[in-house]
Amino acid sequence: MSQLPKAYAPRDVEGAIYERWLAADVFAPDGAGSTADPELPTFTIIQPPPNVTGSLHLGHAQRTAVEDLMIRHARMRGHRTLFLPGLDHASIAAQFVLDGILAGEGESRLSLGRERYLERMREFVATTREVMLAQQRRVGASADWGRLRYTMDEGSAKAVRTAFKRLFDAGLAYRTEALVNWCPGCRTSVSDLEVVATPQTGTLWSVRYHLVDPATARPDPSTTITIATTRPETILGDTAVAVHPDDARYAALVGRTVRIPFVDRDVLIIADEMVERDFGTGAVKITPAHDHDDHATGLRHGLPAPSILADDGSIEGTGTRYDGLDRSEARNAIVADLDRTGDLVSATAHEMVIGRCQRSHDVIEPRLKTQWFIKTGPLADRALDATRSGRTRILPERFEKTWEHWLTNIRDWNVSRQLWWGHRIPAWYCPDGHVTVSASEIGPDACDECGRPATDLRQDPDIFDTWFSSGLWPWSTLGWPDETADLATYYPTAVMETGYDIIFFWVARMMMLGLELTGREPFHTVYLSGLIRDPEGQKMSKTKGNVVDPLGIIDSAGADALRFAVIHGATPGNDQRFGPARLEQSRNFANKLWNATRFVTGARPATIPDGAPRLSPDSRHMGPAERWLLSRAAAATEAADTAIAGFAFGELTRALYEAIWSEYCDWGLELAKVRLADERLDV
RNA sequence: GGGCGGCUAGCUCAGCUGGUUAGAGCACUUGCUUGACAUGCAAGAGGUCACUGGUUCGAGUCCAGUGUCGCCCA
Repeated sequence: MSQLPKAYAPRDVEGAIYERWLAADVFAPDGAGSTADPELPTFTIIQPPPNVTGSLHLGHAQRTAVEDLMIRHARMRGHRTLFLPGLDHASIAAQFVLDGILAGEGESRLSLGRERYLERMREFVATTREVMLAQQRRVGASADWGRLRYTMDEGSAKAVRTAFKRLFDAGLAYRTEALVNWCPGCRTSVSDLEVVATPQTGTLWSVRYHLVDPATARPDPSTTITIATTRPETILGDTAVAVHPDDARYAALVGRTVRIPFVDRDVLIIADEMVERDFGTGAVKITPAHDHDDHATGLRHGLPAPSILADDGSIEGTGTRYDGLDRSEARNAIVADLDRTGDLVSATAHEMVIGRCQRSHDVIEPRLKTQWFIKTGPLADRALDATRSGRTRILPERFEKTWEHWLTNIRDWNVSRQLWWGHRIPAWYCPDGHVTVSASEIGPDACDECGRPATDLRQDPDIFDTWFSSGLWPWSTLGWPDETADLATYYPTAVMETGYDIIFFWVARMMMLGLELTGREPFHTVYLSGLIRDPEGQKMSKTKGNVVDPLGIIDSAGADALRFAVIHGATPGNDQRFGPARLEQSRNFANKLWNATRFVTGARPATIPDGAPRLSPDSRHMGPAERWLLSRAAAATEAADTAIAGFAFGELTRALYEAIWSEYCDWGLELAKVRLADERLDV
């Protein structure tokens, strides 16, 4: 009988097979072992770079499996096939992780300072990087490791500087003071996408403001207006009280002056249609520096916008005793003080939605900051045209609706981050306020406007949103802005496979920036995978402790079982639950293949040496059973090709499972046993 | 408030452009220590395809609405 072990032990064979592939140099499209036909179109997938913040999870393994499936299929069909792997420096996410580690050591980002912090970060990602690359190889990714890229390597840095410079020159990158989303925990602004609207029960307070007597210019406690607010601490930044112009209750008060408590600022009662008459008392306080609606109102009425919050979320610059208190402490103190003076009218429970930081879950504070923005309108129009024209298609198709909706309602993209780990914004400011943007590695020689020497210029201390560098990924990885052979050969790419949860963060940005910077759609097809959930349907997360390590599965069941399991039963764009039952089926299938091989090698006549090339079956020796088997094999091959062409990978695995198990093994091999027993002819 | 998705066998899910007795894995029942595999083999039971109405010769599949769970956007 065969010398093969009775049960498939993937651990005994997988490593050696992968090493053999590497030695044969068959992954790179131009590798020594490549058998690609240069006449056929190239097939490129740039891997979505996982964050170098720890280790790969099951979702990564699933993505890699799907990408590698497409890659291997194209490669087998003779296409020059590039699977370019990479890693993402993950700016804010990496800082969040490192800050946690530092906190455990009694250190912090601030205690280390910028240089030592960055040094520490480089050490951290140097270790996680190796772990993650080793994981990818264990999963069996047939990636071109010689072309490995990183969003913080010099090539990416050059691409970032060049992209920003071109956007600036085209008027698509601009610097302005605007209300940004400030996270006091992360001490940076974040984009609109990183603010998570969170419903919660808050409090609606009604507060009496005293009108100022025109005769005496003093507040008159007998004439008041009661405003409603969910944020009493921002009273310190009020510069108006607003009512609806058609609200008869307050018509007589419009134009009068009220005194803001604590700061003793006299402000006008204004009429503005933004006020909802049904909300609270129908009168609201206006804090232009810390609320989006109020900011717009302030602009309409020419109101000042004093800031009252520091970077850490404490009260600052109000000249009151609240300065230095955290925003929540200040709120409590102010409510207590209003209660004491008798100006707190009521406090009622109130269902509201507040914005929280996607990363730290801190309550986001709108603050006025001068920062860099990308003008998205013109870019979004081109991105929409790409999908509407069909030059790029999104699968599953239903996501084109969310794509349309987001891009047609897009707001400008705040790309400034007050973080340290990332690409520094290549903008320099001269003492006269001129702005110079340079794509040069060493910065500008002089101010673009007044010619002051570089020594007089100060570089912007901020870095880019991490999605700015990853937004250049499909072409920066191929050498852009240089006109490299790789860029000419492999761009635009064939498929962008990623999770539907980052369609806006990433896919839309790549599309917008790609069209602007390269003039072409960066990919022909966007394939959106679903998320992997635990057996109860819960999202996997470290805090829940339900994260599955792909390496554990590979150790026990093998990479093939893992890959089959995450592809089998999955539908594009739909989440899937992953549990032991699904894995067991796949492990058994791998074992089935192993044993079918065992049977065939054991039953094969000794006259055929191991490793001899397979010969085409001789039709003279074929009976109806063999002919049937061959016809089924042909049908299965066709079904597999059709499924892959249609991105129906779940259908693919079903077809293979059925063909191999139910037809080849259950019928084909059983019939062969009968014939072998008859000893009438060889297999 | 707007949009999207799920609701199909006890459980987890497939069912593409509507077409013969609705499928798989797990679980279950019955029988198998058959020399590839008990990570197995054979046989079997199990579904008014959420609900209501409509289009059609024909609907799990299309249309309208309802319920319910979930996600996204505001």
